[in-house]
Amino acid sequence: MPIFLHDTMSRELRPLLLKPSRDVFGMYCCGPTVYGPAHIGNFRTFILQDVLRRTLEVGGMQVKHVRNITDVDDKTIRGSQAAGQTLATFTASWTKKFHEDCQALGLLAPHVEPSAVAHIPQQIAMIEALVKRGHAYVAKDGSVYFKVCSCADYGKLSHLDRSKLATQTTNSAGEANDADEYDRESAADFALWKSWKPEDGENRWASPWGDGRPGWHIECSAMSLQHLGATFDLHGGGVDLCFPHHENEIAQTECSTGVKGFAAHWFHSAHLLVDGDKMSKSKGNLYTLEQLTSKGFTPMEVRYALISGHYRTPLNFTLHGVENARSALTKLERWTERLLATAGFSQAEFAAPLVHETQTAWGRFAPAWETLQSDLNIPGCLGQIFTVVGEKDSLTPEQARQDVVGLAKLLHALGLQLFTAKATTSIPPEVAELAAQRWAAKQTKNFAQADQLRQALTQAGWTMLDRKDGYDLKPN
RNA sequence: GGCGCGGUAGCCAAGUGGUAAGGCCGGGCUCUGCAAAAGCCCCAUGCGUCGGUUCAAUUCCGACCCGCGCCUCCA
Repeated sequence: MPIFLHDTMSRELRPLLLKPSRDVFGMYCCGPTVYGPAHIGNFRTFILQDVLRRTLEVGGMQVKHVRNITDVDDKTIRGSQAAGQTLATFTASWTKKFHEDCQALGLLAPHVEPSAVAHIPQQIAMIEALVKRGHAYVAKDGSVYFKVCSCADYGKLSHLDRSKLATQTTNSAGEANDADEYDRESAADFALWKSWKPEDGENRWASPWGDGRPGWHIECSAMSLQHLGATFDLHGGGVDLCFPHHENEIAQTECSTGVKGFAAHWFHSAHLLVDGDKMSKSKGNLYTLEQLTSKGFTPMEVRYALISGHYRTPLNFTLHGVENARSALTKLERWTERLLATAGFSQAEFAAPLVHETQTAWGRFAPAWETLQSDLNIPGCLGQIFTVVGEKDSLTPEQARQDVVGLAKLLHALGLQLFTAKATTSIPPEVAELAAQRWAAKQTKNFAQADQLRQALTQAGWTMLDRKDGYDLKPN
């Protein structure tokens, strides 16, 4: 059974299938602009794309996942200047940080991760083609604009009827939409090439229209064309990119290549709210992964929290939600430990790719897999998983093995790793000493002293968890 | 105004034309010197409001109310 996914352009649930002539599923996702740490809202989108890719792969499809790095635009240029670094140095450091966060969150690296700066010639070539075909014009200052009125079906993705649109006086960044100021023929036209300005500093590239830099939208068109071709299977991004970014990508690529059908499927993920509000710097509610891990949460717990809502529904992120995720993951881990024991699998075997890639069994997790394939219903899938967890069972080892394989594949699709080390907080020596003393007191059945020491530990902010053969310490 | 998403238990969140998955929290029990952990059990006559269709609607249709997003460079 193929995966069915809602498509933004047709607004229908459509199956994701390989085209008859192809053996690889090509997906392009708009990546981060590397001018600072990505926030968890960015990561919700990237994680959802990651789950989609993993689900396709678990379903037996070969995927080519391309996700770009935007390393030249107003924000990166300003950021590098403020940091006193070259653009390349500045963006390289934030790209590195992004990769570290991605790895911590269990995101598979895309097969290709092209950078905008590394594709300047391809962008220029595409702009030249657009000018040649009458879809773009050169302004007096050497900037090049896309002529929106030359593209008859412009707006087909976002279903915006341009003729009925009152032109906004400002854009969502609060900047004026003034056609004259930018030397555009129409306010709807957008920049393909931006001529050099003094504030751009050293950041200039030669072009047939003079020095300058590429516009934002053209990079994705050029890079998807380069790495996936004029048409490919799926294009993803946050809902906010639907218009104008993706609309412009379609126009640029289809008008420059003359081939319709840029992306066969559009996958847009809803935004993340924080405590019920839109995230924004001014509200101070922008979480980064680092801020959450410093609060003691593991990246896996954050990942779980971020996939706990359906991708087309805005998700309200709260600290309580991550705590919820932690409890749920712990429950799943404890249950899985028992399942593995029954099946005779080790935790290492459970995590090994062999278990999920080479076996076809789903055991009792078949319904969970069905649910995941139905419009990437992750919360429904998680519910199905826990339904199995809650079932009364007395399994034979063979039945348990089927369940292990099914669960391993599901968790691989979701990108959830169990049995990863918890965030460890170093134990102060004095706390360790108190704990050792209490354990000794308990062994000699000096319970009064043991209780006293427990109290002292509590005051020091630690809880002592007794086992049969020892103890653990956890911060309160 | 246009387009889109959503309103389901204290919180989060699926789903279906036949009378509500799951997680968290909470409560009870078991176990353990204590405490925790863990396990077991319980927890919506109800799915924004009002109509309509139907033997039957939370699920379909209509209207309305409320929240949110986008409408030119924000994932």
